[in-house]
Amino acid sequence: MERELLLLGLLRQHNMHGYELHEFINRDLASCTDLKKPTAYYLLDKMAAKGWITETEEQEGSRPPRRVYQLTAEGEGVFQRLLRENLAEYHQARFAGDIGLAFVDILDPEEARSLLQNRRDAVARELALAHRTPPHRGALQLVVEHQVRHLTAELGWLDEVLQRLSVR
Amino acid sequence: MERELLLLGLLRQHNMHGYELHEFINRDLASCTDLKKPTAYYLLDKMAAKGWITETEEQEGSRPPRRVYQLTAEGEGVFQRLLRENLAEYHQARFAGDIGLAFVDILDPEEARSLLQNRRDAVARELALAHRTPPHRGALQLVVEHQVRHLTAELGWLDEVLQRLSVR
DNA sequence: TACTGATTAGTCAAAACTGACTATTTACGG
DNA sequence: CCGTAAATAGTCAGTTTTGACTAATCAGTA
Repeated sequence: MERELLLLGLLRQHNMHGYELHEFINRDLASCTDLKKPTAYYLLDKMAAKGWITETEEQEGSRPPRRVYQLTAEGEGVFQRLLRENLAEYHQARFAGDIGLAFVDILDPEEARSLLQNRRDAVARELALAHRTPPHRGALQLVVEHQVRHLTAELGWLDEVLQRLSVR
Repeated sequence: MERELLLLGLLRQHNMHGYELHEFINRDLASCTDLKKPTAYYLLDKMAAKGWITETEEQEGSRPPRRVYQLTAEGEGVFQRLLRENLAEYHQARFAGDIGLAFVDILDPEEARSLLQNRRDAVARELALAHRTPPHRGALQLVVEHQVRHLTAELGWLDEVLQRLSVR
């Protein structure tokens, strides 16, 4: 339900159309979730069917009409509930990179070191990028800071693993 | 392709049937990935169709026959390639909990604190559990240690956020 | 003004994933 | 040795997600 929470939360700020929602999420919230365009429309349709939001065709200038979504009172209630649930729960993170790690011992340490060095550099680049992100308004800043925390931990972890691979 | 990598890596150690794979993954590797039973069979069938593994009906005692999967030479090649790709890349983690955080400022700080305290406690429990996990053989131990690192960072982060919510 | 490439807006068929179910076998107390 | 619960092994129908497409408009430029 995180994606629903996100869409409802954005529509709460002001009415938007599907493409706009998708753009915002992939520009400013790429670190929390990825939401492909067809998925966004799929979820919006489903939420409209449940009565959480309404769809309205809207014409603007000579542009082709587009569907603008608006939160209903019921949607607001659902948002409030989902927000509290999300904040109170711990959502276990899955690390796709761990699957490689689980088999790293079948490679010779030299090659493993070289491959993981590559991963380390990618993390460092990501961290530099996150540091350079201009401060966001309101609580979005928290999300950026969380990302920085996580990337820092990741970097420290990879450095330790690399250390161990060199020693042996 | 992480799930494929995982299944190939396990089949590399010894031939297994689908249920066995699923059991192992959900017992020992729940922190890396979750793989529902139907998904496991789906992926196994797909990999068999591609020639990465073979399926063999096998009878054991009076038990109903079951499909045992075995890595092919081609599958071994794919495994080697996927392993190197996985180790060299950084796989961005998505944190579902960040979506709640992004809207935390619409609640009053008192309630936000109380909800996040709940999340904090869940993380602490998870961390205690990870610490109590008996050491695994080989590189699986790395995965457990990574999990501990991540949970520790998460706990520190939540404590800081809680701190900030109390001060204001 | 005609052409090109980028941006906006959305669709569709196919792929991936899962909850809920079936069916057999084993373990075990009474 | 019977009944019941747990473990084993897998299937199926439905939901969710996505890559690849369409099609209109806009911005710049030659």
